[in-house]
Amino acid sequence: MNKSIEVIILIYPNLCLFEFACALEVFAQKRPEFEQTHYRTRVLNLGANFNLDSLSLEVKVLTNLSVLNNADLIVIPGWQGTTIRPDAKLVKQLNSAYKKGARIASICSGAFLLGYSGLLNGRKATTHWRYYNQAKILFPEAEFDETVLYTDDKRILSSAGSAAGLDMCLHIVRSDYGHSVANSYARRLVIPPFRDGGQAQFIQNIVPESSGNSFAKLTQTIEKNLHKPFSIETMAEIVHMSERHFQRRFKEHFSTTPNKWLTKLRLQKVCEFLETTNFRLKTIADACGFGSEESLRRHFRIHMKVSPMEYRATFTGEA
DNA sequence: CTCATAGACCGCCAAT
DNA sequence: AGATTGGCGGTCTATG
Repeated sequence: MNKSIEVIILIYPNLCLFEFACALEVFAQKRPEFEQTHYRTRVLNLGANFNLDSLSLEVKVLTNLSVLNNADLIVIPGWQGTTIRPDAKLVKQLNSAYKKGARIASICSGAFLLGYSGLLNGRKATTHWRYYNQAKILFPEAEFDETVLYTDDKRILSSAGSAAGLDMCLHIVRSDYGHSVANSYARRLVIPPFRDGGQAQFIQNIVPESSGNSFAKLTQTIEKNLHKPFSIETMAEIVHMSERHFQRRFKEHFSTTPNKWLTKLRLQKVCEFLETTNFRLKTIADACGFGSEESLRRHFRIHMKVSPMEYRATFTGEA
């Protein structure tokens, strides 16, 4: 692909600057390390009332809806409010841009603009977990999934809470220009090139483990001894339950199976080691309780979509 | 990549 | 009655 991709980022009153900035960062940042320009990005202002000139952006700001006609990609960084309906002209323009082959990608509450435009009907979508229930009621024909960071269904994309928008934008770069270009973008941002998994796991990790929880002892024991193997039998003994009962209770509390949870925990530790040390992989595998280097590699690739060494490279500062 | 094997997972059902 | 528990065993998954 040699021609650069035409991107339009929408802005409006009550814009969330962070999400707007995420979109700018990925699609409007100058990238002298590449000979080719990947994205030609412009901003379409639908009434945002702050002075964009003061931001000294290097992107062109337009106000005429007709620019959507030539867009390859339209980014919606949040929407004005979940109950605010877009006006008919905008809806019409978005739909006609979509019909012409444009992709439309929303961040966070931006999914509501997609929804009000009828573009989510019959498609997978997601939004910030705070808006999830409201979105499901307003747009019953969409398949909302609150367990993913972003969705991509027939050229309509949506992403969860603010930072997941970055993951989605990188996903777009990856599908346009491949892994290595996307990794380079990620390196510049100093974020992992690929985050998998869902909002659920973030929510879960934020909630502090109550000490009254009978699993508290288990998780503490495991975290302290991550280098050791933990079979179902061992774990069930720690919490004084039969194996069957343990599996049921565990799934109830963690909404995942013991082994999946364990692997995720081990992988988190692996990431920490990769980010902060230059230990050989075998050493890390031993320290994190993977029986072999090969086993670590297999899990790592499934969850992170890159190899351990590629992941490490994003943290060693080369740009 | 493939393979054999061990272990995890989970529906089912009887016991509590 | 209704919910909870734990064992059985078929199937799926991870490992080296």
